[in-house]
Amino acid sequence: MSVKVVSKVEIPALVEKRQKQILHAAIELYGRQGYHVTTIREVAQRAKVSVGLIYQYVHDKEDVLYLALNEVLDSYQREIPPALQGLDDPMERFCAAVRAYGHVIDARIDATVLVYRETKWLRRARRDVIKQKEAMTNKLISDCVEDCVREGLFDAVDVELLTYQIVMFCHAWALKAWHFRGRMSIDEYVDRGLKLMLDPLVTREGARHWKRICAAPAEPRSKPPAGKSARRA
Amino acid sequence: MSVKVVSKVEIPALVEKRQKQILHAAIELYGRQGYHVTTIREVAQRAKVSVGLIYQYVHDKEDVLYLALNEVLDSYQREIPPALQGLDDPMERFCAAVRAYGHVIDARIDATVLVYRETKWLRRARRDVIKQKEAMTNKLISDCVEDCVREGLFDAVDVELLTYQIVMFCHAWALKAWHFRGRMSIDEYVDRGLKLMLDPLVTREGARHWKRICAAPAEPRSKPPAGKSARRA
Amino acid sequence: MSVKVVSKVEIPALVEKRQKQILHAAIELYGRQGYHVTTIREVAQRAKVSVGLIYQYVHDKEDVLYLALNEVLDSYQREIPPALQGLDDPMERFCAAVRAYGHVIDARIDATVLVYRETKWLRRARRDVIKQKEAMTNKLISDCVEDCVREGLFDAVDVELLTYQIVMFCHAWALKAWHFRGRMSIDEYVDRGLKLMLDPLVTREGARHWKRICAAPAEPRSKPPAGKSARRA
Amino acid sequence: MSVKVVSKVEIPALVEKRQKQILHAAIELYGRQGYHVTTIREVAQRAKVSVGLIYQYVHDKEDVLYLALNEVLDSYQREIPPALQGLDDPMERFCAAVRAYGHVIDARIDATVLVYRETKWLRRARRDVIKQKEAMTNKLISDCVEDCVREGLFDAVDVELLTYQIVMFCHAWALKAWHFRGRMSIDEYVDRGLKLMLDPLVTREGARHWKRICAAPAEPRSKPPAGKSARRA
DNA sequence: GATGAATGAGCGTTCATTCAT
DNA sequence: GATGAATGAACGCTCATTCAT
Repeated sequence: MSVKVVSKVEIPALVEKRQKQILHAAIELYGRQGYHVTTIREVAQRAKVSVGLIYQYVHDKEDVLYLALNEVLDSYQREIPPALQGLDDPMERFCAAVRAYGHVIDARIDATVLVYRETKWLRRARRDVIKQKEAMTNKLISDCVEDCVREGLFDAVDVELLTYQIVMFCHAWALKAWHFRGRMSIDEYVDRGLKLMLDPLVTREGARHWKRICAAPAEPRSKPPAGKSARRA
Repeated sequence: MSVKVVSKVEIPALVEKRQKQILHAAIELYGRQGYHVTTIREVAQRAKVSVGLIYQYVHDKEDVLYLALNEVLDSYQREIPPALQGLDDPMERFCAAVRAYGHVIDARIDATVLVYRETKWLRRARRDVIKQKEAMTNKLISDCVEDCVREGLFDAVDVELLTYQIVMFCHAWALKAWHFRGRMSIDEYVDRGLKLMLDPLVTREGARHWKRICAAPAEPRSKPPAGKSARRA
Repeated sequence: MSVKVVSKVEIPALVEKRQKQILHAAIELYGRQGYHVTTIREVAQRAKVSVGLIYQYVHDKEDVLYLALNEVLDSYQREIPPALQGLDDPMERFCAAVRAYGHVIDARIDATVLVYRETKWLRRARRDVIKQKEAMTNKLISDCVEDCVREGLFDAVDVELLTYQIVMFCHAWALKAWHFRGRMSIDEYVDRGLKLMLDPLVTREGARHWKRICAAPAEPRSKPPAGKSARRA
Repeated sequence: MSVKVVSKVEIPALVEKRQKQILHAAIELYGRQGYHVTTIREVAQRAKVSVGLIYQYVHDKEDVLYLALNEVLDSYQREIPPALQGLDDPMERFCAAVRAYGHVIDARIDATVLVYRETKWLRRARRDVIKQKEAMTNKLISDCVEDCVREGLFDAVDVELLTYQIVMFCHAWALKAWHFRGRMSIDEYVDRGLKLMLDPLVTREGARHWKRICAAPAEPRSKPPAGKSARRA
């Protein structure tokens, strides 16, 4: 596949080791200064290898970016599931997943922003791989949501959108770090976020307004709000 | 201030006209291909001026980026308020603001992503200006939220976080366009999002689990954050 | 056509001037050190321009080679015909052509070898242009040969091969310069060559012309062409 | 001497074997793609050895070129003399020599051009060796010419120049292959060339020999002699 | 004020050569 | 003796910026 990074070296263990060396240097540098601004020479220096060596494990600079972004996405996949181990209660699993996601991101804020900022420079097929990996991470969350719905802990909400809400909430910790950092800890952030999303925030009076606004239009293309309003009332 | 873009030309009207010409070309190009990849020559070509001319209205390439990002942020500020005009009901205003924000973003998806992607390359002081303008847009939303709270339509929620939640929701339409585009219209997106955020999604049973996990947290929607330390401990 | 060298500059006079500047430096350098060994920086230096300038008049290094080789071939085409002006006698024209060719080559030995050595690096279509230009130069010779045949000065020889024989004879002055240089002058070389090639194949009528042109040289050891032409006829 | 290629390996038989392996790969590759364009890695690959191994039998890349060019020149020396064995008539020997030369060149067109193209990159002393080897090949021809003159078969022609004429004639088969290839066979080329060059300068006595040889020409090793005698007749 | 030709620092990449295994 | 991973100097080329016109 044109998606794969091809190395001129044939010893797999060495390839893995070297690519890791390179990609960690790259994540650090790309995260801090940006992909385009960072030269291959800098990556080599930070990885403590020669320029030439990099080109034995990578075909071009885009390969390095691809390796770096992949690693970031993989790290999510690697670190979230363990946080759910041993937990049975769907709600508990859900909260743990969100918290774990938040923590992974908090541990690698620059890397998370990096994915947002630089994925664009990958060629189509690789961008798709990255997106698919992101989708896999999202799945970790949406599975939890679905479990909660199945067990009757959540209403039959808009799972798709809720998942994206939660994902964006986690990403926001990185994307808006300049705002949140210093204002609170990642744990407080997650707590407040979960509360906000899970606790109903509209008052009885508010619900009335809301209904009026959405009154008839409710239907356009939207869901069957039928049962819900009943429960709410 | 070092924040301002200084032009060598002294006729203000001309400066404004030329800078607009330049920045529109830049937004288009930077949005589509990225800032670093786009050359000044390309910007000049698209703006139908000479390279030299650009440097009479701008000191360097970063200036062009600054001009471009500024314009994007300004456009939010310009286009959202009119959508609220004539509306009195706080809830209605809130919904209208969110919808307007969604529409502005939908109309300039690339430009919105551009801000996320390229703000980093501005020097500190200018990055701060951009962030402040973003804060001003956020204020448009948070004001509505606060009005709702004040009028008792919303619980005394976590305004700060709710605002960010809503802002991220709108931005997600651009940031995750590859996912949402084609799946629904911006209007449906806003409708579903508002419903998700304003409608309580947790069932009674769910609330019990939630309470157990969060320890004391008490009632359905109120928030005495007291319990937090307990939970963490 | 993909054969043409495209310049970013649009003033034709300037393009011509600059390309000339570049190509003369290139001919000199490529001729002396070879195409692959010569860097663009060296060409720039010798042409007394900056590296960047070269790339405004040329798309890549191959363009420079193409320009250089073209110029060499063109110079043949430019300098041989004038040597024939005013001459009517076919034999005289023939000799003048060979001599002129020899002189052009003598004046640009390195350049001539350059064509042999480096044409290969041009892409197909351009190599064909070069070959066609060489064919045009050959035509200058073969036309003379044909005139001589038509006027009965030469036997009805193998024109194609004779032309190539003569062309190679001229080229050999450059290709084997290390042998001939110092051993004789280009004029002596041409004289001896013409004698070697013509003396015999010339008809009785041709011999008379030949004698007139070469003054005395006459019959040293030469030819009992008597029987031959008979034989050939 | 700095002319010799020094190997780090001390077993002469091995050195010879390996160098042969290397130089054959090199001739093929250099002939097809050129010396500067071909990497040592490519040579190693084609010779089915490692890069490192090459550097145990060769000091640097120029050594490889030297080895390659030497082999080409040596092959002439190796293959022409046998073609003269058993032939006594000077004219016959002469023709056989030319034909043999033509055939060697035809068998290795690329290699012949290679010598012209790449000899220049050798350092002085080695270039001289190559030239000397070329002179030895020329001697094979000039000896034949001189024999013909001595025996009164040729006029007392310009031996030096005639030799070069003949050599260039043979080389032209390779240098102008793009012209001749497809137009005729090497045998026809040689026949026509000999006719062009000898026919005239041959003495009456020589003509008799010449006729005898080309008569039924059955001999050498040559191609469809059928049409030839016809043409010649 | 407007133009675009000219500059040259700096980048991605290659490849001859070395040397530990 | 044989291997091929590692090195880093050096090249082709780009592009932000300047400045004479």
